[in-house]
Amino acid sequence: MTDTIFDGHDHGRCQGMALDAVDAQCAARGLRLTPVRRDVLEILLKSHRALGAYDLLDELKARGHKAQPPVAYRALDFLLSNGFVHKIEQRNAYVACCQPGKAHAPGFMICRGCDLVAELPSPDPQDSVMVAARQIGFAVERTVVEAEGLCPACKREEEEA
Amino acid sequence: MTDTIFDGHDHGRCQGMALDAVDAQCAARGLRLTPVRRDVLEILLKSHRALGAYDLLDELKARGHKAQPPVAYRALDFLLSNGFVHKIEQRNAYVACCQPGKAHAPGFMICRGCDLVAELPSPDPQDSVMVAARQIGFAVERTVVEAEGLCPACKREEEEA
DNA sequence: CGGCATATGTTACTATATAACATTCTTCGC
DNA sequence: GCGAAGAATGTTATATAGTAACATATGCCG
Repeated sequence: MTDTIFDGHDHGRCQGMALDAVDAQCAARGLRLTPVRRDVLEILLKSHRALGAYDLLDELKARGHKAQPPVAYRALDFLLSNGFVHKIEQRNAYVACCQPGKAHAPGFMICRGCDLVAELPSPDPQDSVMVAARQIGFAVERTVVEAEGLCPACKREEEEA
Repeated sequence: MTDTIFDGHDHGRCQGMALDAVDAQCAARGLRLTPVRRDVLEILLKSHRALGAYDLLDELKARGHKAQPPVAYRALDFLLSNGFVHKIEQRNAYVACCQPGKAHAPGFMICRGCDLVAELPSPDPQDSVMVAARQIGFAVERTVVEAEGLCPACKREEEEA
């Protein structure tokens, strides 16, 4: 698993696969991937970055939607609650999920240089928070795990400068 | 280390100790713990909860400060950047640090029942995000680790209802 | 077709956070 | 002590993020 967005990684391919996966999920579960929702998802998939709701809104306008804030937020609600998109809490921003459908409580690496976001396959029950929670009987329902820093490429750039 | 805020835990004592620790730190490092800053810290220490900036603002008013938003945010900036307070990203809210001064990238358990927040002693370099970061050469500069759920007491309550 | 559920359009508003500039307070060299 | 420089606070205005509430349209099913 060195296939993150930061190294050799076929953007177009991953994008198409994710969209197909979401289509399949929606068909299977009787969900409606309407035009607004699909557009929001596509925008996020294309950028592979964390975008704010108002960035999405601008893109939606560019694509010809009538776009008041609730439009974006409703699409995000749908995508979030079905696991097709995740929120990056430290930025109040949103990214497309890389493994749509597979239920997971994801972790992220966020590059402050290029803003690319890599999603980690899964959080680990051996992680220190989880261990601590078990020890004291705290029932974890949701986790937020986000690491901000520099990806290899941006680190090189910064060192040269 | 079962001494979290969720079990037997001497509120008043921990509060006093934290304040003393901050005083000591400020003296040692030539920082000014001015009245506004001290009040914000006290408010947070007393509640042991994550409070929003505007909650703090209200409390400040109650204590006789002139209080426009920048007042609260500036005090928070000071306390955050010196490690006396942490931000709970998933709530846009702030908690007092339990071990002020000791540099640490903390993790949290946040009870959705009583809103109490427990700070975890330290994040672990063996945690899955950290391992993944090392593997791909991602330089982590800041981590956000937050687990939301139910503390033992609130879990019991919910089961009874 | 009619009626229900779901989705979208629209207005207005709440909550969170910051920019910019004026004023006051501290500290420190003289 | 006095005055200048830097730090902290006061104040106004505004940016950014998110939601409530209600009207309208669309898809689905009997």
